[in-house]
Amino acid sequence: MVYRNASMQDDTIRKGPWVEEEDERLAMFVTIMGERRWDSIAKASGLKRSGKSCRLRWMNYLRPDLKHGQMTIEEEHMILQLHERWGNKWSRIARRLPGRTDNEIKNYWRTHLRKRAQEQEQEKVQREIEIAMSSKPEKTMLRQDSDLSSQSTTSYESSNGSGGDKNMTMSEDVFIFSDYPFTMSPYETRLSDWISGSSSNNQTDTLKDQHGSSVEDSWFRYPAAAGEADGIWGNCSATLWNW
DNA sequence: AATGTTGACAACCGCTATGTT
DNA sequence: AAACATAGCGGTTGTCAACAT
Repeated sequence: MVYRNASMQDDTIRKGPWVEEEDERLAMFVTIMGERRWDSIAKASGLKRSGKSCRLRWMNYLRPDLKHGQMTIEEEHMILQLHERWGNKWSRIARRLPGRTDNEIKNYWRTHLRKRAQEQEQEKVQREIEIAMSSKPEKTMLRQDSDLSSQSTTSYESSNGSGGDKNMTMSEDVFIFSDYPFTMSPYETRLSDWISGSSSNNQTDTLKDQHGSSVEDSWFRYPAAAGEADGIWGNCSATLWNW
């Protein structure tokens, strides 16, 4: 990518880092025109930026309700937990962390937490292997029955880049997912998407997007952030198989 | 001191979903 | 219903500074 020099004076759309003057100008016009019609804001302000770029700058940096400091331990913990559940659903995670943006969380995850998560996962796998080696082989199978077979037998490509397939084992009539904290989430994501798609009442999704976590919670209730233990699968075992 | 590597962050891109005309 | 505009999302890349060799 070739960033144009910030001081360049021409009529082409500028890219690259914003300068203070641009920020002030953008903030002023957003105050006047509101947080919408970004193309109009870009034009009206005279900034040689795309509407998209203006929106991003405002959302990720200029919004007055943003926190700019370091992540706290609590926030870090929250990100780990939510990523464990939802995978790379950064905007969804960001909604639970007031003042933080999806971009910020995404970057923070990649630079601070991903490595740690991978190490934890590796340790866990190692432990499970050791346990498996020292005990009798467990009855392990994938659910193949009727309407769920296509989902349950579908391996997925990890969206968080870890590339691993979810290991699923089933005991009696309930799935037990190996508790790999950081490869679980993409499957959760797809499964919840699939469930949403299967729902005869698609309004649920619409409402979820428009109103944030409240409706989402009523549909796919997760326990409160701290100390939750069973999460999604507790509900799944109770409700999904009675679909 | 020069060069290479890594981490952190900002910004861009492509794509999809949603809203409007 | 279709076309277009706008907003939003997630992945990727560029820049810069700090650190290592």
